[in-house]
Amino acid sequence: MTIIKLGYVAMSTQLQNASPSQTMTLRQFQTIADRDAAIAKLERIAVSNLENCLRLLKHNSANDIEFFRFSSKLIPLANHEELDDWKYMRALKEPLKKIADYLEEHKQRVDFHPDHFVLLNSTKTEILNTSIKTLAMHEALLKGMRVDTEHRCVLHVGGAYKDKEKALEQFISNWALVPNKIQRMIMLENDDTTFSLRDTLYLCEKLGIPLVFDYHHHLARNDYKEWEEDWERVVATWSHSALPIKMHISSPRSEKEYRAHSEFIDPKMFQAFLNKIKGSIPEIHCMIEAKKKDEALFQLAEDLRNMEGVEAISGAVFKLQ
DNA sequence: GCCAGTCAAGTCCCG
DNA sequence: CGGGACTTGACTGGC
Repeated sequence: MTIIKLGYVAMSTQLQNASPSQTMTLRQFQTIADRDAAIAKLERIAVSNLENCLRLLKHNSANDIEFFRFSSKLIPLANHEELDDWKYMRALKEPLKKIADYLEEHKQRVDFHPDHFVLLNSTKTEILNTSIKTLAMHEALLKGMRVDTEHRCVLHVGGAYKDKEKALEQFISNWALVPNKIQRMIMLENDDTTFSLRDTLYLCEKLGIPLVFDYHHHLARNDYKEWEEDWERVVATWSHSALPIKMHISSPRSEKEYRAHSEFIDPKMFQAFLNKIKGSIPEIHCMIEAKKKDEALFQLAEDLRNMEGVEAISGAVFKLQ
């Protein structure tokens, strides 16, 4: 028996005016003559984003959703060098505390997927440092929410830099430069072009990092299709984590645009995956990466209710026989 | 009100 | 070596 929990990403198609990613560009910031006023505006946006996160968490609880990825665009310009002196966390204490209080009463697994320019395998010190700085911002947010920071940020391995093997080794040597408290937040995900499931496993096993399996990314690759023989290795990377194994699910937009994400999840594709992993683990959390966000989750939940061998425990939690 | 273009960040590909 | 694509949601400016 395997418990399946469904989650979705960042925003809701159902909740109106609840964007957690409102923003301000550098140009906008610079056109405001009074710098303090401009910073105050940035803070208002960030506070509003966090308030919308709380609304989203309440929406989740109301719909039995216990798994959610926060937007990584909560604080506009947070790590821009132009705003180096901005102590953005000060203005966010209260809204973060409200999230913390809510999460204490309404358990949800929450995490982040920092944007693709967070690169831990870069050979450029500056890029590595910016990446660590961005991760430190994620850490501060998690702490403000009183969430245990372990295994809360999923990243890709990074760039190939014309030599994939070398780029993998670069990740390992850079890892030693990453502060311990940042290291413990990280999970790694296989990608669809450069680092395959096996490449990512190599790093995860070597460095003790949990691997988030992206089924769609794996299927989008041309080098090899088998993943079943590596599944036990994936599971093993989670053996030291307090959290159940997590994966990403999405479906191709079309045969032609195979790598692009479609609006909804193809239930047949998901069922094929479930059939393979059946009984191998007690629990799995599936992050739905679909254009239609929570609407796609509700649709998949409906499909699961009609699926043979699957039993609904609640609106977004299921039991696989 | 709608549509096109722009926006912090990096990498990769093409000419 | 330089420029555009990639990908994403939010937002602005032009109509």
